Amino acid sequence: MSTSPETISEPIASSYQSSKYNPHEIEKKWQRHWQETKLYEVDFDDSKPKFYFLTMYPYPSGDLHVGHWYAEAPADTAARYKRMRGYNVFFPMGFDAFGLPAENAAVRAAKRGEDVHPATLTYKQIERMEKQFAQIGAMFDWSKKVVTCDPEYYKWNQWLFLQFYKNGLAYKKFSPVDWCPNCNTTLAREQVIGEERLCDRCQTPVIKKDLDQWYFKVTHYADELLSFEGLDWPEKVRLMQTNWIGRSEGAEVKFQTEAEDITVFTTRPDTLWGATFMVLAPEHPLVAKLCGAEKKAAVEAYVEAAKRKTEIERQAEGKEKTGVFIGSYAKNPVSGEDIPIWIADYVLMGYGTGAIMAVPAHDQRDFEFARKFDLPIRIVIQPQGESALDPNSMKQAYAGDGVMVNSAQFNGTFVGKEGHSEGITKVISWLEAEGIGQKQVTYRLRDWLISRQRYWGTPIPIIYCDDCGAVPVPESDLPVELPKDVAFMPTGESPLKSHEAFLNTTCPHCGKAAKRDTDTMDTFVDSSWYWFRYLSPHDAERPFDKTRAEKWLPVEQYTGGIEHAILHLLYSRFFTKAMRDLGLTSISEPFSKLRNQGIILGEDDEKMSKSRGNVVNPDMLVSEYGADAVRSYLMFIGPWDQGGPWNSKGIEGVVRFLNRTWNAVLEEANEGSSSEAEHKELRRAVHAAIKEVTEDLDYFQFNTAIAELMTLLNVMSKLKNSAMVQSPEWQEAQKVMVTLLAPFVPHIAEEMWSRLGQANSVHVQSWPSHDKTALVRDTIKMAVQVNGKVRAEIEVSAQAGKEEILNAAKTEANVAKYLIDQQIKREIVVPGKLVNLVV
RNA sequence: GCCGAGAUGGCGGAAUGGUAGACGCGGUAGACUCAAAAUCUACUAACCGUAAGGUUGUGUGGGUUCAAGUCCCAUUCUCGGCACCA
Repeated sequence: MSTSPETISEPIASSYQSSKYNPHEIEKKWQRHWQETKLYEVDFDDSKPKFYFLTMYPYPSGDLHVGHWYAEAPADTAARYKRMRGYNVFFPMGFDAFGLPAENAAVRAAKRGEDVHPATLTYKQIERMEKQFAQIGAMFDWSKKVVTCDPEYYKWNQWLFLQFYKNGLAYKKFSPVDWCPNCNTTLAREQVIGEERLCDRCQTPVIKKDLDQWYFKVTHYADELLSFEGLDWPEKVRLMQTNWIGRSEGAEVKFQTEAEDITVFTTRPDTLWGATFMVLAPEHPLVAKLCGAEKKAAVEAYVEAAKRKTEIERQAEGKEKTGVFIGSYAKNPVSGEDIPIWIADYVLMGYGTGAIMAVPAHDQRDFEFARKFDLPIRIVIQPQGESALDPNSMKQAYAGDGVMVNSAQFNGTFVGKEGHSEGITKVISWLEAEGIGQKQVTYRLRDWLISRQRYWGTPIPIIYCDDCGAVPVPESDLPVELPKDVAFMPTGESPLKSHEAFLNTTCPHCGKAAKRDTDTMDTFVDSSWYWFRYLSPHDAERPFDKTRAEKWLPVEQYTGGIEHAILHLLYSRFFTKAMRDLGLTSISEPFSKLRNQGIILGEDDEKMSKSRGNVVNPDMLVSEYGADAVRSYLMFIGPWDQGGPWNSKGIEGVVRFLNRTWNAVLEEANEGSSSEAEHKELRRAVHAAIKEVTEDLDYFQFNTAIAELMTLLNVMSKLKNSAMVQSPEWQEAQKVMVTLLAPFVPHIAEEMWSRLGQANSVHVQSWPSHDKTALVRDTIKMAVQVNGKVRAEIEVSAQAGKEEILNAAKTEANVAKYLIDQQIKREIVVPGKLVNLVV
């Protein structure tokens, strides 16, 4: 459901009958005031310590949902807190504006016979979303806004592409790639999700196609990307990236054939003597060369079938091994034996060398294949202290520890897990000495396929000339602009392919007629360096201001959804390292500290999405309760990094809290008197709140911070009366309460600050620090346990010694009755906490 | 299968090895009101008890400790990531 921006903030009067204030008036008033006073515009040359606080920019979908608020409101709170702590905080926002949804909307319009350009739609949505963002009350510095579909931005995507190309970090390759038939484009490996291999955007199973595509050489940094040294990132993200990169140590070994040698990668070179056949991936280049004449038909049929099969179809076969003998043999380099060469689709061209030595006795997949096609199984590792393995009766491969057998001079060598065992190291050294093989490290990570066969993205700045080949567009000709006058095909095919004026150009080398690349870049390219551009978003000469970048980068604090753990965050790290190697920056890592918010689910426990119809629209909530209430409720709902289901019930509690706070801080008090002890109690509560809220904000624990503020309010409400409000303790409590609230509920806090007669904005006040002496109590309540069970609570003086405490504990009536006729064996006194008497 | 996180009242969730359930939602009773809403006050883990108090309780089974939601061992389930990766 959508609401027009004009009606967004209209109050619903009935909800505020009991309130002394109208949140909508307050929000409008202060938002206007902050804008006029340019409260959020950063001065990059300010002498205060700088703090770059980045939050993931969104795709302009037109409407914000509570997921956006869940991401931005706590980030804003943390940014405001940093500013009150004395930092010069830069908190920018922009839009990740290229991408399929806008283009698909244009295609759908074309099907209806209408003409809607993605740019028109995108800028309209940006405008609408900016208005909605304003409601949050976030301190975004909109003067540094970046919109990636703007030629002033994507020009620098193209420029960076050219620098990568010149330095061998971008290259073109013809190979089998993942293709989404619904999105009509290729995808990066990272964008193919799960066992079913679905497109991460539309959940359609991908298919394989052989295409000539552009890649960024992420694998060049595989090792460096494994190091997170000096980074304060969630363990979860580091593990996900580490697993994704997938480093394996082993050896490459050469097997001779009648034609060329076949190189295999193995993590178990110690099992080389047990290799009884070889398997190549169906796409392996040597398949055609080694194929025996009489096997040709069968092999070609298998290769064709493998190419056509989707992952779903493979699944349907139940992972049953399939394969074909290609009619030739290779020589096992250690046993000298001739072993048959097969092809099978369980060997993947994209990993290792696309060829394996099969050791059926010690690898489950090879075992299944050998059993199915009746190939020999030879034991070369015998487990210690168990009955010996028998190739004829074994039901599965043995991959455990053991002693090498049937392995010539290595017989008797121990082989254990982890690849650090004696056997593996010895075998590798020997292979190297004999020239048969060598130590090798392989990664699961693959280069980033960035070509997309779509219109709404950055054009790849390459021209194809019949004589000169692929020629980069000269930097002076950038940007290669997307033509506006395009006709969208109902098929979804990129209109660039048929746009003659765009397509036809001349070769920058020889001047002959030539064609442009019609592919555009993956939109993840846009987001891989945008935080550089925020520093000088309109610079026409350079991608970013280098001097400023040296001062302001890396980003101190980045926040974003956990769903970016591999895609965006890995690409961004790669870009930073590549840019460093090109001399563009001196940093190696983009984000020093990372915090991820969890995913907010709909009330039905499902991920919020338009198609499920469980999207919660914050406009409605803001109309009813005000932005401050919505912000703080989202922070109070639970631990931020955990996410969880949305429940609209609980917001009432936060609304009540804000109303009660208003009354406690600003309204007149009832008649009453106050004691010295009560003044002390109030001061203690105030300083305890400062301490707890500060610690919680340092750790991004917004829910407990708000709980702490509620506790302070409860104490204030309880103690408030006409006598109390005259005291300096009360006045301190008022000021501290409003100051601590400011990052969470910026509008209400500002209004209360002003009504308290305080000068300036509450948002430029410095954060209070707590007085330790205020936390000390005169008397302490201590639990008394007998044999670990709590029997009573005693109140003793804070100065009481051990003897005094024990005495008080033992004479307490309910404790004494458990001590009758008992011998006390042990007395434990934990100062300030409890006493445990063991009888 | 591999890697990781988690399991606490009716619900969301708190708890540096030291009184489990902070804070909030919901619920019950009362005050105010002609009445309702809002607000305020009290109670609210379960079971027994008029009460004082007692027993049991942090997925399950063991262990360490004066003391365990927290530490150790085993186990079940849930969620997230990866997956025919050689």
